[in-house]
Amino acid sequence: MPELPEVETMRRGIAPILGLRIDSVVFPRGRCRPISVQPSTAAVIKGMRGGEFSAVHRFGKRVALELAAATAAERMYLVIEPRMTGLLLVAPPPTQEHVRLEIAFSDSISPQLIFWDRRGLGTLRLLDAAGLDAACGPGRLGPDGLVIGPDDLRARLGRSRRAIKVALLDQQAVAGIGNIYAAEILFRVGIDPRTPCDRLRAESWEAIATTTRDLLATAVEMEGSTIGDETYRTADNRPGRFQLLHQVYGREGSHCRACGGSIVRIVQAQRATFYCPACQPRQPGRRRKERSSGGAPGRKTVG
DNA sequence: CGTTCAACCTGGGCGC
DNA sequence: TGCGCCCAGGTTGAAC
Repeated sequence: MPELPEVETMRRGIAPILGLRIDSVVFPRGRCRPISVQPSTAAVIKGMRGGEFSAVHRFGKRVALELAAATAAERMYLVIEPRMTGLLLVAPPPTQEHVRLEIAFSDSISPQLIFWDRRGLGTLRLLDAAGLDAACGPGRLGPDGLVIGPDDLRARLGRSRRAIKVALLDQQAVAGIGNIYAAEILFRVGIDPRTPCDRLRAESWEAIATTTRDLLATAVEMEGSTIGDETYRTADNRPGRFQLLHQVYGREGSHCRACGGSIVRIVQAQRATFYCPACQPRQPGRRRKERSSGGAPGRKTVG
Protein backbone atom coordinates (compact mmCIF):
# COMPACT_ATOMS: atom_id res chain seq x y z
CA MET A 1 0.00 0.00 0.00
CA PRO A 2 2.47 2.61 0.93
CA GLU A 3 3.05 5.19 -1.76
CA LEU A 4 4.95 8.44 -1.37
CA PRO A 5 2.64 10.11 1.19
CA GLU A 6 2.48 7.02 3.38
CA VAL A 7 6.23 6.43 3.24
CA GLU A 8 6.95 10.10 3.93
CA THR A 9 4.64 9.90 6.94
CA MET A 10 6.56 6.84 8.15
CA ARG A 11 9.83 8.67 7.64
CA ARG A 12 8.70 11.57 9.77
CA GLY A 13 7.08 9.33 12.35
CA ILE A 14 10.19 7.37 13.21
CA ALA A 15 12.35 10.45 13.82
CA PRO A 16 12.17 9.92 17.63
CA ILE A 17 14.62 7.03 17.37
CA LEU A 18 17.37 9.14 15.82
CA GLY A 19 20.48 9.51 17.93
CA LEU A 20 19.64 6.60 20.23
CA ARG A 21 22.08 3.77 20.73
CA ILE A 22 20.98 0.57 19.03
CA ASP A 23 20.84 -2.05 21.73
CA SER A 24 19.41 -5.08 19.98
CA VAL A 25 18.43 -6.09 16.47
CA VAL A 26 16.11 -9.06 16.18
CA PHE A 27 14.58 -10.86 13.22
CA PRO A 28 11.77 -12.81 14.87
CA ARG A 29 11.24 -16.28 13.50
CA GLY A 30 7.56 -16.41 12.72
CA ARG A 31 5.54 -19.19 11.20
CA CYS A 32 5.65 -17.53 7.82
CA ARG A 33 8.40 -17.30 5.28
CA PRO A 34 11.12 -14.75 5.99
CA ILE A 35 11.29 -11.55 3.98
CA SER A 36 14.22 -10.67 1.79
CA VAL A 37 17.12 -9.32 3.84
CA GLN A 38 20.39 -8.37 2.16
CA PRO A 39 23.15 -9.18 2.49
CA SER A 40 21.93 -11.38 5.36
CA THR A 41 20.23 -11.07 8.73
CA ALA A 42 23.53 -11.76 10.46
CA ALA A 43 25.28 -9.01 8.52
CA VAL A 44 22.53 -6.54 9.28
CA ILE A 45 22.65 -7.33 12.98
CA LYS A 46 26.41 -7.03 13.04
CA GLY A 47 26.35 -3.80 11.07
CA MET A 48 23.85 -2.06 13.30
CA ARG A 49 24.20 -3.21 16.87
CA GLY A 50 25.91 -0.63 19.06
CA GLY A 51 25.53 2.09 16.46
CA GLU A 52 22.96 4.79 16.04
CA PHE A 53 20.82 6.23 13.29
CA SER A 54 21.84 9.77 12.44
CA ALA A 55 19.23 10.59 9.79
CA VAL A 56 16.28 9.12 7.97
CA HIS A 57 15.75 9.72 4.26
CA ARG A 58 13.09 8.82 1.77
CA PHE A 59 13.70 7.79 -1.83
CA GLY A 60 10.42 7.38 -3.65
CA LYS A 61 8.59 4.65 -1.76
CA ARG A 62 11.64 3.61 0.28
CA VAL A 63 12.98 4.71 3.62
CA ALA A 64 16.72 4.84 4.21
CA LEU A 65 17.98 4.95 7.79
CA GLU A 66 21.48 6.38 7.88
CA LEU A 67 23.91 4.90 10.37
CA ALA A 68 26.28 7.29 12.07
CA ALA A 69 29.89 6.83 10.96
CA ALA A 70 33.19 8.60 11.38
CA THR A 71 33.62 9.13 7.66
CA ALA A 72 31.24 9.22 4.74
CA ALA A 73 33.06 6.28 3.19
CA GLU A 74 32.09 4.08 6.13
CA ARG A 75 28.51 5.25 6.26
CA MET A 76 25.88 2.55 5.86
CA TYR A 77 22.17 2.74 5.21
CA LEU A 78 19.32 0.44 6.15
CA VAL A 79 16.99 0.68 3.16
CA ILE A 80 13.44 -0.44 3.85
CA GLU A 81 10.96 -1.07 1.06
CA PRO A 82 7.48 -1.66 2.50
CA ARG A 83 5.89 -2.77 -0.79
CA MET A 84 2.26 -3.74 -0.24
CA THR A 85 1.76 -4.25 3.48
CA GLY A 86 4.93 -3.13 5.22
CA LEU A 87 4.71 -0.72 8.14
CA LEU A 88 7.38 1.11 10.12
CA LEU A 89 6.17 1.51 13.68
CA VAL A 90 7.26 3.02 16.96
CA ALA A 91 4.07 1.65 18.50
CA PRO A 92 2.79 -1.88 19.17
CA PRO A 93 2.26 -3.79 15.88
CA PRO A 94 -1.15 -5.03 14.67
CA THR A 95 -0.07 -8.62 15.31
CA GLN A 96 3.05 -10.16 16.76
CA GLU A 97 3.15 -12.76 14.05
CA HIS A 98 4.24 -10.56 11.19
CA VAL A 99 6.91 -8.57 12.96
CA ARG A 100 9.88 -8.88 10.62
CA LEU A 101 12.43 -6.71 12.39
CA GLU A 102 12.63 -5.32 15.88
CA ILE A 103 15.21 -2.78 16.94
CA ALA A 104 15.49 -1.81 20.61
CA PHE A 105 17.45 1.15 21.91
CA SER A 106 19.46 1.47 25.07
CA ASP A 107 17.24 4.24 26.37
CA SER A 108 14.50 2.04 27.72
CA ILE A 109 12.00 4.88 27.67
CA SER A 110 12.13 5.24 23.92
CA PRO A 111 10.03 3.07 21.66
CA GLN A 112 11.30 0.19 19.65
CA LEU A 113 11.44 0.46 15.91
CA ILE A 114 9.42 -2.29 14.27
CA PHE A 115 9.07 -3.35 10.68
CA TRP A 116 5.80 -5.23 10.39
CA ASP A 117 4.70 -6.79 7.11
CA ARG A 118 1.73 -9.11 6.76
CA ARG A 119 2.33 -10.30 3.23
CA GLY A 120 6.06 -10.27 3.53
CA LEU A 121 6.75 -8.73 0.16
CA GLY A 122 8.80 -5.96 1.73
CA THR A 123 12.59 -5.94 1.65
CA LEU A 124 15.46 -4.81 3.88
CA ARG A 125 18.91 -3.96 2.64
CA LEU A 126 22.03 -2.77 4.39
CA LEU A 127 23.95 -0.76 1.81
CA ASP A 128 26.98 1.47 1.64
CA ALA A 129 26.87 4.81 -0.16
CA ALA A 130 27.58 3.25 -3.53
CA GLY A 131 24.91 0.62 -3.01
CA LEU A 132 22.44 3.27 -1.96
CA ASP A 133 23.12 5.24 -5.09
CA ALA A 134 22.70 2.17 -7.25
CA ALA A 135 19.42 1.28 -5.58
CA CYS A 136 17.88 4.70 -5.04
CA GLY A 137 19.94 7.18 -7.05
CA PRO A 138 18.90 9.15 -10.11
CA GLY A 139 19.76 6.25 -12.37
CA ARG A 140 17.08 4.19 -10.70
CA LEU A 141 14.45 6.69 -9.60
CA GLY A 142 13.11 9.75 -11.35
CA PRO A 143 12.55 13.09 -9.61
CA ASP A 144 10.51 12.91 -6.45
CA GLY A 145 6.77 13.38 -6.89
CA LEU A 146 6.74 16.27 -4.42
CA VAL A 147 9.03 18.33 -6.65
CA ILE A 148 8.43 17.02 -10.16
CA GLY A 149 8.34 19.76 -12.79
CA PRO A 150 6.38 19.79 -16.04
CA ASP A 151 9.45 19.96 -18.26
CA ASP A 152 11.05 17.04 -16.51
CA LEU A 153 7.91 14.96 -16.71
CA ARG A 154 7.35 15.77 -20.34
CA ALA A 155 10.98 15.09 -21.23
CA ARG A 156 10.76 11.66 -19.64
CA LEU A 157 7.35 10.59 -20.86
CA GLY A 158 6.30 12.90 -23.66
CA ARG A 159 7.34 10.58 -26.47
CA SER A 160 6.11 7.40 -24.87
CA ARG A 161 3.15 5.58 -26.32
CA ARG A 162 2.22 4.15 -22.97
CA ALA A 163 -1.05 5.09 -21.33
CA ILE A 164 -0.54 8.02 -18.96
CA LYS A 165 -1.82 6.06 -15.94
CA VAL A 166 0.69 3.27 -16.55
CA ALA A 167 3.48 5.76 -17.17
CA LEU A 168 2.85 7.62 -13.90
CA LEU A 169 3.60 4.37 -12.06
CA ASP A 170 7.04 4.19 -13.68
CA GLN A 171 9.41 5.00 -10.82
CA GLN A 172 12.17 5.92 -13.24
CA ALA A 173 9.98 8.68 -14.65
CA VAL A 174 8.73 10.09 -11.37
CA ALA A 175 9.32 8.53 -7.97
CA GLY A 176 6.61 7.85 -5.44
CA ILE A 177 3.33 7.66 -7.33
CA GLY A 178 1.38 4.42 -6.88
CA ASN A 179 -1.97 3.06 -7.91
CA ILE A 180 -4.11 5.24 -5.65
CA TYR A 181 -2.46 8.56 -6.39
CA ALA A 182 -2.12 7.94 -10.13
CA ALA A 183 -5.90 7.58 -10.33
CA GLU A 184 -6.56 10.58 -8.12
CA ILE A 185 -4.13 12.81 -10.02
CA LEU A 186 -5.70 12.00 -13.38
CA PHE A 187 -9.21 12.61 -12.07
CA ARG A 188 -8.19 16.02 -10.82
CA VAL A 189 -6.71 17.03 -14.17
CA GLY A 190 -9.61 15.53 -16.10
CA ILE A 191 -7.52 13.23 -18.27
CA ASP A 192 -8.56 9.77 -19.42
CA PRO A 193 -6.11 7.29 -17.87
CA ARG A 194 -5.83 5.45 -21.20
CA THR A 195 -4.52 8.48 -23.07
CA PRO A 196 -1.15 7.73 -24.67
CA CYS A 197 1.55 10.03 -23.33
CA ASP A 198 2.52 11.18 -26.81
CA ARG A 199 -0.93 12.62 -27.30
CA LEU A 200 -0.76 14.97 -24.32
CA ARG A 201 -0.13 18.63 -24.97
CA ALA A 202 2.21 20.89 -23.03
CA GLU A 203 -0.59 22.32 -20.89
CA SER A 204 -1.60 18.82 -19.88
CA TRP A 205 1.90 18.06 -18.67
CA GLU A 206 1.86 21.31 -16.78
CA ALA A 207 -1.42 20.35 -15.13
CA ILE A 208 -0.26 16.83 -14.31
CA ALA A 209 2.99 18.01 -12.73
CA THR A 210 1.33 20.75 -10.70
CA THR A 211 -1.46 18.49 -9.54
CA THR A 212 0.99 15.73 -8.66
CA ARG A 213 2.96 18.04 -6.39
CA ASP A 214 -0.11 19.58 -4.79
CA LEU A 215 -2.01 16.35 -4.29
CA LEU A 216 0.95 14.47 -2.84
CA ALA A 217 1.75 17.40 -0.54
CA THR A 218 -1.83 17.45 0.70
CA ALA A 219 -1.78 13.69 1.18
CA VAL A 220 1.41 14.03 3.25
CA GLU A 221 -0.27 16.69 5.38
CA MET A 222 -3.15 14.29 5.92
CA GLU A 223 -0.73 11.48 6.74
CA GLY A 224 -1.58 9.25 3.80
CA SER A 225 -4.53 7.03 2.90
CA THR A 226 -5.87 4.27 5.14
CA ILE A 227 -8.40 2.03 3.44
CA GLY A 228 -10.09 -0.70 5.38
CA ASP A 229 -8.83 -2.07 8.64
CA GLU A 230 -5.50 -3.73 8.75
CA THR A 231 -3.84 -1.56 6.20
CA TYR A 232 -1.63 1.43 6.45
CA ARG A 233 -1.08 3.13 9.80
CA THR A 234 1.19 5.96 10.84
CA ALA A 235 4.32 5.13 12.84
CA ASP A 236 2.41 5.71 16.05
CA ASN A 237 -0.48 3.58 14.86
CA ARG A 238 -3.08 6.05 13.67
CA PRO A 239 -4.95 5.90 10.36
CA GLY A 240 -4.25 8.45 7.66
CA ARG A 241 -6.98 10.82 6.54
CA PHE A 242 -6.45 11.40 2.84
CA GLN A 243 -8.86 8.60 1.91
CA LEU A 244 -11.59 11.07 2.84
CA LEU A 245 -10.60 13.05 -0.21
CA HIS A 246 -10.43 10.15 -2.65
CA GLN A 247 -12.58 10.91 -5.67
CA VAL A 248 -12.21 7.74 -7.73
CA TYR A 249 -9.94 5.12 -6.16
CA GLY A 250 -11.97 2.19 -4.88
CA ARG A 251 -15.25 3.90 -5.82
CA GLU A 252 -16.36 1.72 -8.72
CA GLY A 253 -20.09 2.09 -9.31
CA SER A 254 -20.38 5.05 -6.93
CA HIS A 255 -21.47 8.50 -7.98
CA CYS A 256 -18.82 10.90 -9.12
CA ARG A 257 -18.72 13.72 -6.59
CA ALA A 258 -18.21 16.22 -9.39
CA CYS A 259 -20.77 15.21 -12.00
CA GLY A 260 -22.93 12.52 -10.42
CA GLY A 261 -21.98 10.00 -13.06
CA SER A 262 -20.73 6.52 -12.32
CA ILE A 263 -17.11 5.74 -11.48
CA VAL A 264 -15.67 2.99 -13.65
CA ARG A 265 -13.02 0.37 -13.00
CA ILE A 266 -10.80 -0.92 -15.79
CA VAL A 267 -7.57 -2.90 -15.81
CA GLN A 268 -4.33 -1.48 -17.17
CA ALA A 269 -1.04 -3.33 -16.97
CA GLN A 270 -2.68 -5.91 -14.72
CA ARG A 271 -3.76 -3.29 -12.21
CA ALA A 272 -7.06 -1.66 -11.40
CA THR A 273 -7.67 1.85 -12.68
CA PHE A 274 -10.61 3.94 -11.46
CA TYR A 275 -11.90 6.99 -13.28
CA CYS A 276 -14.94 9.02 -14.21
CA PRO A 277 -15.66 8.75 -17.95
CA ALA A 278 -17.59 12.02 -17.93
CA CYS A 279 -15.01 14.10 -16.05
CA GLN A 280 -12.08 12.42 -17.81
CA PRO A 281 -13.17 12.33 -21.44
CA ARG A 282 -11.24 10.78 -24.24
CA GLN A 283 -8.88 13.22 -25.86
CA PRO A 284 -10.05 14.49 -29.23
CA GLY A 285 -8.01 12.29 -31.50
CA ARG A 286 -4.92 14.14 -32.50
CA ARG A 287 -2.89 12.58 -35.26
CA ARG A 288 -5.03 9.57 -35.71
CA LYS A 289 -7.24 8.64 -38.56
CA GLU A 290 -10.51 9.92 -37.33
CA ARG A 291 -13.57 8.87 -39.19
CA SER A 292 -16.10 11.38 -38.00
CA SER A 293 -19.11 9.20 -38.54
CA GLY A 294 -21.71 10.94 -36.42
CA GLY A 295 -20.38 14.39 -35.81
CA ALA A 296 -20.25 14.62 -32.05
CA PRO A 297 -16.91 13.73 -30.51
CA GLY A 298 -18.60 10.57 -29.43
CA ARG A 299 -16.67 7.63 -28.29
CA LYS A 300 -16.15 4.35 -29.89
CA THR A 301 -15.77 1.73 -27.25
CA VAL A 302 -12.26 0.62 -27.78
CA GLY A 303 -11.42 -1.25 -24.71
C1' DC B 1 10.38 -0.22 -26.93
C1' DG B 2 6.20 -1.93 -24.76
C1' DT B 3 3.07 -5.26 -23.04
C1' DT B 4 1.83 -9.56 -20.60
C1' DC B 5 2.42 -12.88 -17.32
C1' DA B 6 4.08 -15.13 -13.34
C1' DA B 7 6.12 -14.79 -8.94
C1' DC B 8 6.87 -13.20 -4.45
C1' DC B 9 3.13 -13.77 0.10
C1' DT B 10 -1.00 -13.47 3.46
C1' DG B 11 -5.67 -12.74 4.32
C1' DG B 12 -10.36 -10.64 3.54
C1' DG B 13 -14.52 -11.07 0.95
C1' DC B 14 -17.70 -13.34 -1.94
C1' DG B 15 -20.42 -16.99 -4.30
C1' DC B 16 -21.83 -21.59 -4.03
C1' DT C 1 -19.25 -24.03 7.70
C1' DG C 2 -16.16 -24.88 4.16
C1' DC C 3 -14.04 -24.51 -0.36
C1' DG C 4 -12.45 -22.19 -4.17
C1' DC C 5 -11.78 -18.12 -6.40
C1' DC C 6 -10.78 -13.11 -6.89
C1' DC C 7 -8.88 -9.14 -4.95
C1' DA C 8 -5.26 -5.96 -2.66
C1' DG C 9 -1.47 0.31 -1.90
C1' DG C 10 4.59 -2.89 -5.27
C1' DT C 11 8.46 -4.64 -7.83
C1' DT C 12 11.07 -7.74 -10.80
C1' DG C 13 12.37 -10.70 -14.50
C1' DA C 14 11.26 -13.61 -18.37
C1' DA C 15 8.86 -14.19 -22.60
C1' DC C 16 6.81 -12.34 -26.60
